Amino acid sequence: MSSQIRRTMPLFPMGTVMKLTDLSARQIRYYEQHHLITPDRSDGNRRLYSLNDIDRLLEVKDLLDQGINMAGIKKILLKDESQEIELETKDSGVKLKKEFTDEELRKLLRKELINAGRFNRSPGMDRRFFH
Amino acid sequence: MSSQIRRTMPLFPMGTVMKLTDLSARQIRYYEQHHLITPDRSDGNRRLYSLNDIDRLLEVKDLLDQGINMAGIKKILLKDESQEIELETKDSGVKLKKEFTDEELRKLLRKELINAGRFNRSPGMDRRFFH
DNA sequence: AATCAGTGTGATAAAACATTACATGGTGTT
DNA sequence: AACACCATGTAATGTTTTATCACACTGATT
Repeated sequence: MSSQIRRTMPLFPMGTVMKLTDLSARQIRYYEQHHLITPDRSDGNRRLYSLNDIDRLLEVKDLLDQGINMAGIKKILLKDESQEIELETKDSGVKLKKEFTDEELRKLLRKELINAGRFNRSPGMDRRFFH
Repeated sequence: MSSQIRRTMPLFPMGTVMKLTDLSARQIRYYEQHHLITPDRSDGNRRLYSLNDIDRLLEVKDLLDQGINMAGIKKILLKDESQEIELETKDSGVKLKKEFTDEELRKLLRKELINAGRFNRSPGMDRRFFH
């Protein structure tokens, strides 16, 4: 049985993952930057994705297609890993972590609600109901 | 379920297959030259192996470890695909196909028998029983 | 208008791979 | 013993793929 392939084994290169997920390299790296996936690396620093990574990317894609933004997706997919938000730091990269404040939470949820049905909706009834 | 990964999908690059099978690139390409596997190619001519390819390579490796040579392995693994042998052609490469002749078959089978138990055998009883 | 989020694109460097040719250690053959 | 062959190693060279970084763009938010 294929030498016991585990769902966490680093197996696939970028190109394969792009085709399997129909995402661009840019997108995939961007989602990694936001810790939605943490692919392994080869000795030569090339990303190697696991089956789990691919599943996760497909989840991300699905949520994006539903109009949910990064913040929401993170909230949904990283709900175990001690909820936190990232802040851009001057030394480049997304790193700082902090608990959600009440205001942030409210803001985020409002955004999610607004965006949730943003697609496939009739052009008449718009977001003027929210603000 | 990982976007319906089929056992025939071209997914893995050489490096991954090397690690999964513990074979060298040279070996893997050599077995391909002998039609034991026929990996797909990327747009840029890079080999892409499927789960089936990996299984096949592991079978090959197993048979080799048992002391069976290429000819025997081909006979075993390609038994459906209309048995044939290859002859080196001057224009390089293994290509010509031809039905086994009786002599060839006898010779091959003799070799297989001799080699089959070549390893893990007591150094006393040797191939002097065959010739 | 200015900002921000998500993604595209281009430049550059390095890693991984393909191909080819030659070398080598066993095994079998003459 | 000398030779031939099989399966594999290795080196040279060229191409493909990926990494990183920087900047641009579009649509939505403020």
